[in-house]
Amino acid sequence: MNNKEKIFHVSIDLFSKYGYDGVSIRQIAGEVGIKESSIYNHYSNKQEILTTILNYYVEEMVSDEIPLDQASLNMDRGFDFFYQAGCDAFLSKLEEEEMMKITRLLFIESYHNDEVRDFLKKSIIEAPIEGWIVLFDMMKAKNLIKSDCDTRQLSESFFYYGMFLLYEHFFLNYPEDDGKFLEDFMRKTQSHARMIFDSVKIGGIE
Amino acid sequence: MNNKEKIFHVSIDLFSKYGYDGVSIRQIAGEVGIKESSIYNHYSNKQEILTTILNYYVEEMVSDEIPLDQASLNMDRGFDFFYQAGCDAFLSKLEEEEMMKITRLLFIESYHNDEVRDFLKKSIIEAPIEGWIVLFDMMKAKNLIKSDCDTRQLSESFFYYGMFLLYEHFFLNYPEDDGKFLEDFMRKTQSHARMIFDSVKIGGIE
DNA sequence: GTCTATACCCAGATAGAC
DNA sequence: GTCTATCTGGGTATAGAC
Repeated sequence: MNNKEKIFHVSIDLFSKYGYDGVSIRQIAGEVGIKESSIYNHYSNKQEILTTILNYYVEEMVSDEIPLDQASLNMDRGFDFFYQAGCDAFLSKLEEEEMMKITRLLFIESYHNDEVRDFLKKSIIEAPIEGWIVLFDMMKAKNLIKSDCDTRQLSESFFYYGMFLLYEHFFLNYPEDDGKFLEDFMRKTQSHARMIFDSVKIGGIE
Repeated sequence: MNNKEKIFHVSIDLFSKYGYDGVSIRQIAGEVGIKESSIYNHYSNKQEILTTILNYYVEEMVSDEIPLDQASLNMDRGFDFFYQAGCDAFLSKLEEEEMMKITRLLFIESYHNDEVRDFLKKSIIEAPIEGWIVLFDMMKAKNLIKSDCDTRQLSESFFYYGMFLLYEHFFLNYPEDDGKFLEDFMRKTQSHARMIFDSVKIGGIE
C-alpha cells in the first residue's frame, strides 16, 4: 500500500472516531509515518481527503437495486422472505468494516457539512422510503394489505425504526461491536416489520 | 439581563447552531458585546459554560411524570386519549425555543461528549422505554392487548419512530421551523401509534 | 467587572533543500 | 516524494491597569 492509500485509510479510521474537526493533518501524518507536509503531495488540502472518502462511499453504496418484478415474486413467498431479500442488499455493504466507519462518519458530520447532510437525506432516507411506498402499493394492488392504509405512513413507520437503530449504534453505542449490532439489527427490524405488517395485512395471509 | 445571563443565552444559541467546538470564546464575547477576557469573570472556562447549560436542561426536563394510576384511568378512555396525555408532558417542554436549541445541542454533541451521551441514553431513551413497557404490561393485564405480544419490542417499535423524527429534525432539517415540526410530530406519531396499537389490540376495543 | 496586552499552543498550509 | 523550517491565523486563557 502506497502512502496515498495509507493516508486514505488512516483518515477514514480517525475521522470516524473523532470527527473531521477532531483530527489534525499532523495526526494523520503521524499515524501514516510521514511528516505533515508530505500529505500535501497527495491531497491539496484536508477537505479533499474527506471529499475523496465520501465519493468512495457513494460509489460503493450505489446498490444494484432489486428489480421490481423480482420484488413482486418475493412478495408472493411471504412477508418474511420478502423483507429479508430487501434488507440483504443494504446490509451486505455495511458488513465491511470500512463501510461501517464511513457510515458513522456520515452520521456525525451530517450536522455541519451540507454535502454530507444532503447525501444522507436523499440517498439513505428519501430514496428507500419512496422505494418502499412503491412496494407497499404493489402489495395493495395484490390485495395483500388493506386497501385503506396510508402507504407513506406505513413506509415511514416501517423504515424509521431501523434508521433509529442505526443512529443509536453510531452515536450512542459506538464503538460497540459492529458484528453484534448487525445481528441484533436483523432480528429487531424483523420483529418490528412483522408487527407493522400484522396491522395492515388482510386476514389469513402470510 | 446581566452579562453572565447574556453569556449563558448567547452560548446556547451559538452552540446549538455550530456545535461546541465550532464556537469560540471570542465569538461568544463578541455576540454579548464584551471582550473575551471578561468571560472568565463569570465562568472559569469554556467547558463550564457547557456544563451549566446541560445542568439547566436536566433540571427543566425532569418531568413530573404521569402517575401510574392516572395512566391507568387514561387508558380506559381509549388509546388516542391515552397516547396524547403521555406525549403532552414531554412536548410541552420542547415548545420553548431555548429547550429546542439545547435538545439540538445534546444530539449533535452526543458523539464526542461522554456526559451528554450518557444523559441521552438514560434519560431520553432508556427511561421512557421502561415506562412504556410498564404501561403496555398494564394494558396486557387489562386484556386490552394480546397476551402473547412482546411488550419491550412493542415499546421500541412504538417509541423509536418518534425518536427518529427528532433525529431527522435536529440533524437533517435544522433549522427548519420548530413549530411546524412539533405539529407534524404530533400528527405522525399519532398515526404511527395507531398502527402499532392496531397490530396488538384485542378485537373490537378502541 | 471590564479593559488592553500578551503568552502560549496548535491548527492548516507553503517554500525550498535533498 | 519526503524532509526541515517557517508562516499565518485562530484558539484558550492569564496578568494587571482602571
